[in-house]
Amino acid sequence: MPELPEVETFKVYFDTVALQQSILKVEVHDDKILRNCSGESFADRLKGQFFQQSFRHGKYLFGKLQNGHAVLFHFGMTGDFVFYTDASEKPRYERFVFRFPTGSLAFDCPRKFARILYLEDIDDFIQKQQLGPDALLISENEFFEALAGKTMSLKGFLLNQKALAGVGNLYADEICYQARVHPASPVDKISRQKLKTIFDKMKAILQKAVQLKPYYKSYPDDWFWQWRKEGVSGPNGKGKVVKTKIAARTTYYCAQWQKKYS
DNA sequence: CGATCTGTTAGTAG
DNA sequence: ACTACTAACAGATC
Repeated sequence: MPELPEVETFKVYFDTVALQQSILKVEVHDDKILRNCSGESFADRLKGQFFQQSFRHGKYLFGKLQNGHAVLFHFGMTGDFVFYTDASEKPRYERFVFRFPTGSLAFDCPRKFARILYLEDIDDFIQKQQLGPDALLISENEFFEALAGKTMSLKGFLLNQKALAGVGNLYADEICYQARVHPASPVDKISRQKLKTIFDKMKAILQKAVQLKPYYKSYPDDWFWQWRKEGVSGPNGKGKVVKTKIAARTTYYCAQWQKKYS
């Protein structure tokens, strides 16, 4: 699930249930997703602290602690927050849980692709990671700067977190569809005007998704989302939906509708 | 049983 | 340096 809009939704959830709350205890059931410390030291360092603020950058969420350090949450493919007050509500794949006076915030993650890091400095991490500008905040100028000199496919570009942080596989397909560009088009072959359309669509899609809270059923009917199935007849007779692999990811598009630049 | 999956990274090759 | 491709990570689901 977690692309930028989903992570933004997690942030709102996290802020509601976790900020300014004393961390009474952290219980770690599986420390595989803790990438730079053991479960024991993670629990030790957090005990007695509280989260003061949170920040999102792309698909990363940072919980800033009162001591200036931070916990980084990256949700991988299946990470999720679940807050509960009754033990019976404990999620099935709770990898660790924060105990607060008001209840428990679990990190639920069936596949363990999520990564949780204890950071002493958030900016250091972003720099080391070479994360590009957040896709929701990036300006048009920065967008064109990120494109400069690149020859990769449009899809590869949108997914490249070092160029642009936050867009994942589903939203990348949605952007290509709405901008009417074939996802395999090399970015240097796409007209400047079309790139501007791509930028505008990206913004509109992400903003709308954040506003709706990612909950698939509530997305607009004219979005591509529901047609990500091979061979079906695309929206409003836009031709068959093609499934292929671009930038190493499963990609769906409407060949008739989306122009291939080359 | 085999294929697939909303993410990232390391390695390899051109 | 840039780009493209692969495998690996882990487990549920179809």
